[in-house]
Amino acid sequence: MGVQAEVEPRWRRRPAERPEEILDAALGVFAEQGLAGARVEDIAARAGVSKGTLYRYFTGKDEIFQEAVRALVARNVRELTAATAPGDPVGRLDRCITVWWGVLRRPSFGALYRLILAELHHFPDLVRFYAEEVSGQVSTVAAQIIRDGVAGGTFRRVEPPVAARMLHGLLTQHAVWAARRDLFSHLGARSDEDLVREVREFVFSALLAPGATGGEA
Amino acid sequence: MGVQAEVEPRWRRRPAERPEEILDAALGVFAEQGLAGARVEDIAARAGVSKGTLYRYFTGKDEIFQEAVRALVARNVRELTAATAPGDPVGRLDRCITVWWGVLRRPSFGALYRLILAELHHFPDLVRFYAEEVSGQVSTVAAQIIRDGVAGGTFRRVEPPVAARMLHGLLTQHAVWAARRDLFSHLGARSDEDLVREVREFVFSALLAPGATGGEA
Amino acid sequence: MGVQAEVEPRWRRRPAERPEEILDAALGVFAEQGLAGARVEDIAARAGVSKGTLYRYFTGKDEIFQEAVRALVARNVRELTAATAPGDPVGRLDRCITVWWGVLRRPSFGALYRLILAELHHFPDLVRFYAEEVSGQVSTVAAQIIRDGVAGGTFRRVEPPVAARMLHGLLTQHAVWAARRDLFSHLGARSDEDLVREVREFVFSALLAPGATGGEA
Amino acid sequence: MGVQAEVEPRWRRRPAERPEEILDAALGVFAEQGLAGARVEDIAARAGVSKGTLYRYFTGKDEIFQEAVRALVARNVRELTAATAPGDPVGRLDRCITVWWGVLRRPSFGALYRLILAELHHFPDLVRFYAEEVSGQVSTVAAQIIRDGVAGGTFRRVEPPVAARMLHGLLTQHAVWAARRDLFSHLGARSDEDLVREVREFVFSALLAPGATGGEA
DNA sequence: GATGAATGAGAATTCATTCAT
DNA sequence: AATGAATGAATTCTCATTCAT
Repeated sequence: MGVQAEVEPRWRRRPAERPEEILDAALGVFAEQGLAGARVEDIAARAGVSKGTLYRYFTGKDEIFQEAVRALVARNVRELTAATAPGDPVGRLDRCITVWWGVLRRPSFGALYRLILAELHHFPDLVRFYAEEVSGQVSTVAAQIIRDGVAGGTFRRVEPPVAARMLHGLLTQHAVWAARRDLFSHLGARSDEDLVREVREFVFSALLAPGATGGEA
Repeated sequence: MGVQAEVEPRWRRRPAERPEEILDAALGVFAEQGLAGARVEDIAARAGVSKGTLYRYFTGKDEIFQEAVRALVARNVRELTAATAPGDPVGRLDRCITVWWGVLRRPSFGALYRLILAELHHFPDLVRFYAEEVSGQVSTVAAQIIRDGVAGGTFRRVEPPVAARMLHGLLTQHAVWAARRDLFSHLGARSDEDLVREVREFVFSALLAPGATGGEA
Repeated sequence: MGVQAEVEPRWRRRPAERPEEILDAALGVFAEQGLAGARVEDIAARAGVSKGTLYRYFTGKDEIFQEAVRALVARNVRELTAATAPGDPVGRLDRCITVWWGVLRRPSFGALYRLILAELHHFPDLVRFYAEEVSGQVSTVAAQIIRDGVAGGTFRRVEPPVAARMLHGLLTQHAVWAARRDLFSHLGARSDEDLVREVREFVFSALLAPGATGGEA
Repeated sequence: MGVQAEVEPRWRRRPAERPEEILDAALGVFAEQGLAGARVEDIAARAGVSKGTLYRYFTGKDEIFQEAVRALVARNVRELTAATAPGDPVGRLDRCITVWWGVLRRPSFGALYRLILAELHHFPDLVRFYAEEVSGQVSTVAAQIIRDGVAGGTFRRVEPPVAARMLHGLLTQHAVWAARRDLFSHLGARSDEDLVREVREFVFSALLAPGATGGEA
């Protein structure tokens, strides 16, 4: 009796997928606008849901922020520790540098770093989480490699945690700069590869025992 | 070397009689609350004036923010370049490290750095200003010293701007960490002096030509 | 005495299978939170059903409210009129007082009274219903007893509806006070029994013809 | 140079008058809509100010509610106690009844009573305040008059606080009914004067010692 | 010029109701 | 029929900015 149009439902129930979608959307908005500048409505729109739906899954904007940051940290950290391949210290450290640089240079990680820094005061738990998961992991892994290198005579008699921290700091800061190459002119026209190589050479200059080689000649 | 163009000043000081107290107060509030979190009323209160007065001197909150950041940059940058005392490269670089660390570790500078990073998207002019005035200056000064050291045979044949950037990055990142020592446990219990010394030794390890000494025996 | 018109029932019971549990649950929530403060979700939860189910049986929150109130009125009113046992006027009035007090002091009735009063403006039909079913019934029954007492010479020549209204008012107001004994300190430490006795004595003081006895002497 | 129109300012500064005006407006809206139903925007509109202004003087809707109720209680209570003129007990009690009835029958008082009752759970302090200021005062004043009457032999040997409570309850409940005469048909077509007289006669019937007169011969 | 009262646009959050499952 | 995920209108509260005094 009359045309039976096949109507597309206005929305679907997808309780399992929603939270992750919301956090993804939130991350994008937070990255662009910061915590305060991000409007709940924008997050909802980007996630393709209504404002109300956000509040079904999270207690509010702050919680969305924290969860988004945690999720992102978790996602990135996994690879940070996965890079501990076997081999000689130089090769292992090389691998670390490459992998970490790849992580640090993701747009999402740049955003994460800025968000964490900006909200340092307001979410101490979150910052602590970041500090332990990211900085802690990186430093620990690198320190172990350097320790092996020192023991094997490849590296000079440096303090492994200290040297690891230097590497960590150099990579992090270079990633920050590289993310806004247009602004930080002291990077010149260097490509990412150039930057990584420069960091690598500098670190090995400081680390390598006289007579040992940095791997490339 | 080349024509020295008469450059348009990159920023212009606003009326001299504009109360500097407002900018000081603003900086304090911005540092604690971020741009969005800072209430104009709080800035006024801390400056000891009324809200209305702020609008006599500035067009609005954003301008206050920009001016406050500019003023702070200017204030800090002055010393950055003042540190170019004469002497041997090692001594001059030592002096740079000490002076810069002192600047970077000021609470106001830590705040500045965070604010700049957090508002990266919204005030490109401001960030450019910061990048050139701060990062640019530091790198230029250090590069010159290193250039002299390389020429004199004290340092290895590194590229001066690159080595300068490494030093710059190490100091900056360590200052960020040191500002929240409680969170970044990979600093251990080190004092500021310890941290500076570690950075210094690492840098000189990478820079010093074989046979040259780092100054401390 | 006069034609007994076949009256249209003032309210109609809705489908019998409509879960009475919903109305019970609703009443509890309304009593605690008021109409506006009661969340449909809470009513559903207390009734042990889902929100959606509520809308199968009722058109919305307002209807639930009205039906819940009506159900409660009906439940309480039944006993109000049942108290018309035979006997002398004093005994019958005594019985009325006892029964009514029992009803008025039920937590559910206290809640009902407050809800009705609070929503006076928004549900005139409901208030009218209450007024006729409760106030009307009480007054009618008491007036008849008093009329008999006056006719028999037990009571002074008062106007029965007026005296009935006085009794009604005294009981109602005392029940309101008694429900929040902690707040209304002019009740002192009196028990419910004390209060009823005081009301009873006061009423009989006003009603009893000189020479008649109040029953307890 | 050109017509100088005398422009009426869009708003005026009246910090001294605002709070009271806001509370007055609030009372009206609360009376009509209840606490939950009253929109802050409506209160502002009725007070002739913007929403924001409300928040300059009060912390929020709840505070406005409490202050409005307190102000109203205070305003009404003043007259309650003022009625203690000298004279014989009958005359003094008469005066009490007249004055109180006048207060109770003000639209504002009816609203107050309903609001207090409706919010019994949510603002215990407020209810306590009302209970002490209103119920307490009324009972105390009346009890004193009755005590004098008992001592002088005009009244029977009743307990003054108890009798005072009866009078209080009768007046209060009649005022509630009278406020919605259309709903409570057991009031019949009686005027306010009729109702007061009926209460008065009932009370004096219960109070007057045999042989004493109720004042009206 | 300074003040701070007043404004009003804007944002977070709630929750009655709808509707896909 | 029952469920509860999803909606979105409604509401409170905030605060940058304006402007009467």
